Amino acid sequence: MSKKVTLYNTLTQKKEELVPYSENKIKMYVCGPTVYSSAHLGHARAAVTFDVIERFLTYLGYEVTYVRNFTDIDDKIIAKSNETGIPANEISEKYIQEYQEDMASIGVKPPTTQPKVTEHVPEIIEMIQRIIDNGHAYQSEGDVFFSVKKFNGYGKLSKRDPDDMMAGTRIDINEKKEDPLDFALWKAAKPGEPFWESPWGNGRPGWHIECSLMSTKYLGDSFDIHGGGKDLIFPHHENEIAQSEAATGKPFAKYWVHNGLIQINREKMSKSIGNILNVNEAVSMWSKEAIRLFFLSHQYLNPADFSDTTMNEAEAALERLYMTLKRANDLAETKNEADKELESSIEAFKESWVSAMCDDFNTAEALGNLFELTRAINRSIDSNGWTPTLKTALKEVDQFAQTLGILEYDPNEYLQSHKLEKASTEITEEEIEQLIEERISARKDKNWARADEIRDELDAKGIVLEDKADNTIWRVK
RNA sequence: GGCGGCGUAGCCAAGUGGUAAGGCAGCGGUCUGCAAAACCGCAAUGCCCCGGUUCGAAUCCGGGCGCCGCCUCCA
Repeated sequence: MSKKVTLYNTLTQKKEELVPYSENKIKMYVCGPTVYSSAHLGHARAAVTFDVIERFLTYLGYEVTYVRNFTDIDDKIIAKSNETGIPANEISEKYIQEYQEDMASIGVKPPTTQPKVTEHVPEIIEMIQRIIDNGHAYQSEGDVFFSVKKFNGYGKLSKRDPDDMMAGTRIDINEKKEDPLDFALWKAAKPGEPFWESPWGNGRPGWHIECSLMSTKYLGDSFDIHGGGKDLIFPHHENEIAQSEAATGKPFAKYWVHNGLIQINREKMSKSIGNILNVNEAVSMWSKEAIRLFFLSHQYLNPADFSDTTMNEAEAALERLYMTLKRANDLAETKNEADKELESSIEAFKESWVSAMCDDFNTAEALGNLFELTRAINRSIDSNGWTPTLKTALKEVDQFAQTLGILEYDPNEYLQSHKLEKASTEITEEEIEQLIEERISARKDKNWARADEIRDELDAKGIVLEDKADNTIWRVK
């Protein structure tokens, strides 16, 4: 790779250069959802963050293997099954389907592999057995627990000292555990619960072990990047490290990447506050690209506050980009000469967006570069109209936009049809065109009063007109 | 109590030692029948406060104040 990528590693608490185990190849594992409810904006942010990381590393020429799992058997799924009477596997299937659709609706590309826990139980059992054999876990009645004290280095990710964790914390007292910090690798099934047979009796995998198995199975004992939301650092990722390293004896993931959490109107998004915003609700209110742009205009490590205001700003910013694309697309090709000034803006842009992305995937900074190029493009159109350089600029914009997964619509389609669908206005495209025709003849007759009246009428319905030299175009406000 | 993070213009948000990107909103100008869009210009003499290090700090160190996350299920 000609470009060096640096990324913040939670494990070392430093920004480090990305040096993969195998040159030109990146193995990345990201924790997917536990499928017991609809995907919310938090899932969306994580998915978009790693989607863009995957796209960018691929752009740089890496061959990326990206695994994101589904945890489809778990206490919460069972609880939901008990509440509703619907079998656990039907619940998880339903939400897996929904998750796939929701992620597709915000332009998240499917990972290379999306393994499910329930399809890996025999291998999980083998892994647990290995951990027991290595002396890091023990059986207690029908359960198997990981022995935290026996794992040297427990706490290295979340910077916790097991000795400090004992005192005062609200750790569940469980008679079956040798130590309150120990956590379950295998849980005995209660009557009526789904189960798999194991050497320790009927039961199911505990939370955490599934990720240890699936990551190492698909990516190897030691792999490059492990990601997820910041809330997973403890206990989930801490436990994953302990189990995996206890099983394999090798270092687990090299770089730990954690995205910041979403807030809604400056509050934590949580069930108790009742402010969880699901992806499908958000998509019905804002365009999918505005949602992506909202995420990407924050550095992924930082929290992001979702609100009407911040989303409307994202919509406005997106619109500015589409307006420029539309201006450019509407020009007919001519034999004009290259635009030197624009040429240098393109060079500057290319250099700066890639550097920004190489610096811990700083999409916010890279977007700033895009807006600078946008201004340069507009300037060029103002003074030179169509030039071959303009074509080059659009190609470069597209390259970057593809990396972020935005600007995939045709500009006209976005500014008209797409927004018309979202708007509450009842006017149709035909009616708009008709009024524009009428206004054009009024303007020919210099009947300004009627022309302005039509414009006001449309404006009241959320349609904005722009008079060009030889025609009038419209868009939704 | 322990660990981690944050505080940059009216709002959002980059910037981790070299003299404050970008977006939204606002103001002035060019263009326009008038608009809109676009462009040009203006807008933080300063980056929560107080000290310190340095030729130089939003950036490093110390001390405050305020906000938040995790420590229990969570992307």
